[in-house]
Order: sequence, then C-alpha cells, then structure tokens
Amino acid sequence: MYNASHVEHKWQKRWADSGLYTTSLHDEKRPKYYNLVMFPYPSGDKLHVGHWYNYAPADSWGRYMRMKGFNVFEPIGFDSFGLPAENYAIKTGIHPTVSIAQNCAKMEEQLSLIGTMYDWSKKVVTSDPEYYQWTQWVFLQLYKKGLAYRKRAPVNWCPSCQTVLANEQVNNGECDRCKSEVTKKELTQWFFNIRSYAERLLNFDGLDWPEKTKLMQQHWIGRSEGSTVQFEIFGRSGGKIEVYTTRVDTLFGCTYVVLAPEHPLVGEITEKLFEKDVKEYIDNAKRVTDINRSAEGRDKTGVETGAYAVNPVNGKRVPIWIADYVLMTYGTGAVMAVPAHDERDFAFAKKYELPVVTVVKPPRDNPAGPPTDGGVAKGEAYIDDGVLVSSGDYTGLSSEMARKKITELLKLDGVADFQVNYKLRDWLVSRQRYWGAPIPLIYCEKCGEVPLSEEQLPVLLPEDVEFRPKGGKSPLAFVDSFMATKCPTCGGDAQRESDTMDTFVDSSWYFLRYPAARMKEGAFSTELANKWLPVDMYIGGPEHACMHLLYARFINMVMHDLGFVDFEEPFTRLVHQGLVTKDGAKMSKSKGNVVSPDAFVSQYGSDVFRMYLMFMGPFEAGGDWSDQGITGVSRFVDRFWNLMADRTTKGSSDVGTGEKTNTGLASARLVHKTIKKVIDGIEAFTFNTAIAGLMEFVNEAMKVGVSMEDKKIMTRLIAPLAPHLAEEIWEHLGEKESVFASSYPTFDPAMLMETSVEIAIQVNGKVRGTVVLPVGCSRDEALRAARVIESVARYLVGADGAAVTVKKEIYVPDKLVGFVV
RNA sequence: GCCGGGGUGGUGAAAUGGCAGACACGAGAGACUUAAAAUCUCUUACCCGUAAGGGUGUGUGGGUUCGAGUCCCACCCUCGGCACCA
Repeated sequence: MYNASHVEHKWQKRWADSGLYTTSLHDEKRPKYYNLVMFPYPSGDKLHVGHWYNYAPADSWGRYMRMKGFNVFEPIGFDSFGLPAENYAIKTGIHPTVSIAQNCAKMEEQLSLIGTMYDWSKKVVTSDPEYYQWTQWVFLQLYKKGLAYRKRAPVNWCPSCQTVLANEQVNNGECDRCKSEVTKKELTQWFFNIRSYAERLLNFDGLDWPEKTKLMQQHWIGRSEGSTVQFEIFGRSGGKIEVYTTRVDTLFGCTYVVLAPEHPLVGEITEKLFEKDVKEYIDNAKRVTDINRSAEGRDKTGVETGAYAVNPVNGKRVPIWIADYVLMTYGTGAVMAVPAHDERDFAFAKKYELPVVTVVKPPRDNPAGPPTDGGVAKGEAYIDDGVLVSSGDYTGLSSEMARKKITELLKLDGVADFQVNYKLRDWLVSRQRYWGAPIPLIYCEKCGEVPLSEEQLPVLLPEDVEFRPKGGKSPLAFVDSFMATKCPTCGGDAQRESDTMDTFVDSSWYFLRYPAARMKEGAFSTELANKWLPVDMYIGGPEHACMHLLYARFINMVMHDLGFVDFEEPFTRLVHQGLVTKDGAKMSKSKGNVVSPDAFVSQYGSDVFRMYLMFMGPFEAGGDWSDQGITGVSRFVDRFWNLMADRTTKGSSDVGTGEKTNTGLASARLVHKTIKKVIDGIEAFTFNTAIAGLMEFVNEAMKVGVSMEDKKIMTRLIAPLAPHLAEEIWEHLGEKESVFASSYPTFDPAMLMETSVEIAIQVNGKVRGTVVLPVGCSRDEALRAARVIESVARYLVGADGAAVTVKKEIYVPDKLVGFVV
C-alpha cells in the first residue's frame, strides 16, 4: 500500500537537505533553462486550487526539462507590495510588514507541500528594502533617460481606495479592486513614457507567445496611421484647429468639426450667444465623466459653439461643435466629422440635423457593396473604403490613393501631415498609498525637482504611519520625519515625494534579479542576466496580457537601451494556464466557492492532486473543478505503485499486447508508444493525454507483467508528473541517486512500427467491415482481401446476385480501403 | 458593437481529412467478503430489435470530398478581452 503522506514528507525533506534544487548558475556543461512562473501575491488566504493549477504543471515542465538534460533554474518570490496588505492594516491595525512576513512564511510552507523544485535561495520579496531599493533605482534610470516625468492630468480616481488607478485597473468604470465607481480627479502624477516604446512593443519577432496574447497587446497599443489636418477658425486670423483622421479621403464630406469638452480652444472660440449652453454642457460633461461616460450608453450629446472652421481642401465653412464622444486623450482632441462615412458622426448628425454629404462610393468592381449613395439612403454610414465622388480633383481616386494625395498636397501648404497615433497611454506610476516603494525624489525650494543618487537609496518606508489615505495624498505626506529632508544638491531644506510606485513597477523587473537575488551592489548582475535570460518559459494567467507583460517588456527594453542587458525581450516563450472554475463560476471569496486543496492533499497526497489537476484537461483550457474525478487518479497511483514497487515481478520480461511474441517486440512497442505519448503530451502542455498514456500502459502491464528495465523507464517517465512517487519507486528499484539525476526516456521510432494493422473497409463512405493486413501491403492485395470480407462482399452484389459496378476503389495504405458503387 | 477562444455521451475529455467517444468519473451487473469498505471482472452514445443486425449521431443550416468533429460559407449559443481611439 502506497503511503503518500509518509513518502512525500520523506522526499520533501530529502530534497531540501540535499540542496538538489539549488541551481548551479555557473554550470557550463548543461544548457541553461530559465523556467519561471508569475510570482504570487502573499495573501492571508491559503493557497487555492488556482495556485496549484498554475504552479504544479509548471513545475512538472521544469522537471521534464531537467531530465532532458537542461540546467533548470526555477525560482520563486513574492509580489508583496500592494493594496490588500494596506487595507488589512487599516482594518486591523496590523502593520503590513508583519502581516506580509506571516503570509510569506505560510505560503512558503504551503508551496513546499506541492513538491516543487524551487530554488529558495534565490527568493525575492518586493517589499523588502533590499529589493525595493532597486525598484527605486529602476525609477531613477528611467528618470535619467527622460522616460519618467510629472504632469498634471485628470486621472482615474477611486473614492473608496482614495487612490489613482491606471486605465488597466478600471473595469466598466469600476475600480479593479474594490468595485467602487471610478471618478476623475486632477492631480500631478508621475508617468513613465511607455508610448515612446509603442512601435517596438508591437514587434513580437522571435517570441513564442500565444497569438491571442500578441493580438491583445497589439490592440491595446492600438496603432493607427492617419493624417493631421488644420482647419482655420473663420474670422480669426491665425486661429487654427488641428484634427486627426485616418480617413482624410473623406475630407470633402466633412460637414462639421467637433472638439472635446476639455479642448483648450473651447473657451476662446465660443460665441457670446452660445456661451451659456456651452458652459452648461461642459459642466455636465464633467459630471457625466464622473459617473462614467459608458454608463450613458452610446447616445451622443453635444452643443454648438457658434464658431465656424474652414475646410482647407475646399474652403467651405463648417460649424464647430463640442461633444464628449471626442476624447481629449487621443489624437488632437478634435475631429473632422464626416457623417456619411463614420458611424458616430452619422448618429450625431442625425440627432442634431447636420448635413450628410457622401464622398465615397463602393468601387464598381464590388457588386456586393451597397448600391447607390454608399448607404446613406439606407440610413447608415458607408464606412468602407471605395472610390471618391464629389471630391474635386480627387474624384475617381481610390480611398487609399486619395489619403496619400490629399495629405501630400495639403502638406505643401503646411496644413496637413502624415501622423501615426497609438491608443496606448503613458504609464501612470504614482500611487497615493503607503505600501509601495517610495519614489526616490525630493523637491527643493531652490533646486526644484531633484532625483536622489544611488548611494542615497533605499528611501525607506517609515514604520509609524496612519495608513488611511486622506484627500488624495499619500499617508507618507503626513509623516514629517519622512517628508523633511535636505537637498542633495544645495543642502537646503527640501521635501520628499510622498507618492509610492505602482506595484507593476516592482513586478516589471523581478525576473532580472532572480539569478543574483542576494546581490547588494546592484539591482541585478549584468553577467548573470545575460547568461540566464531571457526567460525560456514564462507561465502565468492571461489576465496579465496587457499590463504586467507589457510593462515588463518595456522596462526590459529600457534596461537594454541603457546597456545593462543585451537582450530586448524578457520572455521567449509564454504559456497561460486556464482558469479553474467551480460550478462554472470563477472562484472567489465573495461567492464562497473557493476550493481549498488542503483536504485533498492530505487525503490523497500532492502527487495525486497535482496529476488530477493535469488530468482535468489541457493546461491552457482550464476547467471546472469537481470533487469526484480525483479517485480515478488516486487508483492509478496505487496501481502504479503496486505494479512497479512489487519485487515479485512476473517471470516474463515482456509486457505483451495480448499477442505476445517470442521476440518480445510487442512489449517493446507498447513501451515505446507510451514514451511517445507521454512526451507528446508534456511538450504540448496537454498533460491529460500524457497521463492517459501511462494509465493505458499500467492497465495492460497489470495483465502481463513488466520487466525491471521497463519499470525503470516508466518510473522516469512519470517522474515529472508525480515526483515523490517516482523517487520512492526509484529507490525501491535499487537506485541510489535521485530519479531527477537520471535522464528522460526516449523512444525509437522504428520500434513504433506494427507488423500488421487493422484496416477499415468503406462502401460509399460507410464502414462495412475491417480486415487485418500486413503493414505496407500493396493496393491490389488490400483490395482483394477487402472484397472477400463477408460484411463487405454483400454490398458489392446487387439484389439479383450479380456484381454491382464499382466506380472507384480507394486505398490509403495502412488505413482503409474504400469502394464507391 | 469589434477582436479572440470554445460548443463532442449522464460528467471531465480524446481523435496528422480515414473505424467518433482513447483515458477517467459516474451508473449498472457480477466476483471476493458473515457483512461493508477496498480491490478485481464485465456492460455503459442514442434509437429499433429477444438476437443477428440495422439506423441516427460531434451547436444549426448549407457546401467541398469516395470520406468532414476536423476544411469552406452563413447563423445560433457560450466564455474571455476591448469598447465612442476619429
């Protein structure tokens, strides 16, 4: 009887004592392999099924690569700054330093129960000063390169968390963390200029990432090619409105111009008569913005300014409107409205009875396109490209050509130019919170904004703080002993920056530090980073596609540009684990459907639990948790144990397939087939089929016995999936070293060859019988053999007993024979 | 609305265009047992049939093909992501 709990304790202790998984980072003999999982947040809750679902298969992958001969580095750490610990402190008075230390210790213990081969000597904890000092250093590097800057900007503000949120942290107008409604607030904030890296971030060359993730990042970055066009303001010499458009080909169809409510020209151009309405609209827009524009649905609103703009292409006067469907944060904050060819402009024009002028028609060679005037007649905008009409000299040009020509010509007069825009906004890194890395800057009355020097790091978080944020200021702002400092330049009185950094800054460089986790002289070792990075395999949730994964790439590129590392991309291969749900719903405390692994682990053991999670389905698909199926894996482990560890092996050294041969070939074929199936499964992250392959082998071997040699093969085969079990059997089989010091079995393709094969026989596409034929049997032989099979033959004769005409004979070697009659 | 996954037995699932449902769970029957648990054996897509056998089946409707879960077109449902980006 296999005693999982005893065996697992034994091996966990032995692994830890022997330092088996402390990777020698200077080993030159084996190729390196950096196997990384996204590090966890050390929450007070226990490790849940989702953690296991992520970490256990990731560890199996690492163990597999290790046995394949790689020197595998598999580190782990804790992403320990952030709101939950601070909110917990506000509620309970327990200091984050204390609660985080407790949580880390607890999670470390739980993580070791999984039986992972983490190299704990390289642990990083982002809230330790020895780490965040270097997060501050990273900030300074960006500052020096001109990539960190301050600006006053309307920001997403969570009234409940009293903090600023990144766009990425706002969902449906709600705060990502507390679900409160997000409002706007004007604050001076620190930003990282990630936009200047937009173009490079769009390039995924050489990255083995899921297509889906690349697409999501591309959409997030949102590159668009267009033109800026300047409209003169009628009656105001020198007054100009610059608009951005991707459809300059529709310029002749522009019937009005729209400014965002926040546009700086609004006050200047509004005519007296319209001032009251405009003011009202803008006030309203601010409030509407506060409540969240999307909550208003898609209904467009706007107000007239009374001013007019002049279309540079034809000198036509068009009214200037203000509407909140134009965003100040994208393009120039002003658009030329072409209702005939833009859905939003069309809806707006209909509502306010503005003219609709068609200037693009479907190309003649596209009969599928709308018929007459592009669709305006049908009550909708024609938004596709086509051929220009009513467009002066440009009439008859294709949209594509017209965009080029119109911009080029207007460019000569200096009123237009080509322009590429991105949806991506700069990364807002200021947080008005306590539990984060302080931004390493001071404000001096004489010298202004002064960055600290490296020697002045870390800027330590003060211990004694009132955590509750007040009025949009960080709790640090109220700690005089922290705030008051001397200017490093002039020595005069100065104030520290009171904001801390977004925790995404912490996690955007941690993978660089792991190889030199204890390093005191720098954030990371250039030498070790160049040796060990990029990360060969990065495993984590798809929810990080547009945040963490984008930020990490950005920071890594900056480090590259500064000459600290010689690779641009940090993660070569990326795999996302699927979501484990319970009754179809995401597990969450509020729903009360969180499944705790602990009871299952103590009942069945961690190997069984790990394999059950892997057996549920493909790793990337996730699945719905059910308590039931685990018994199947548990039975399998018992049978595997009984079969392998039982020394009274049946005398035969062969594992038969029911047609046992004297040569033993049949058994070898099953062994090799199993090896192939397991390897294929692991490589594809479909561990379920790998485990199924092992089950098939055991089911067969139970009947006929298994040789010592094959026992050793199977034990090595299962080792990455059930590490404790494999070690124990390995020892039982008389091996002295760890099974993970052995190599992974390989298969011989020649051994997979069958001598005979069962072939399906189809008549008119329907299977009517089968026949066993030698492999590589000729067409004639196969057809002859197929014809005489009774269940087939009767379909080849008519009612009168005469042979029917066979119109076609098909032979797919070693697969099937087909007759068409 | 747009972009991307995904729809296969009672359940989780498997299947280079070639015998759909491997491997498991559950269920049913049996063996062992004083009994139960555990274990082992057999059955288990659906319909008709005592059976032999036949028919129908991979979200729906079309198409390509000797042959489609797999490829193409249209649609429905579902899960994720984005959402006035000019």
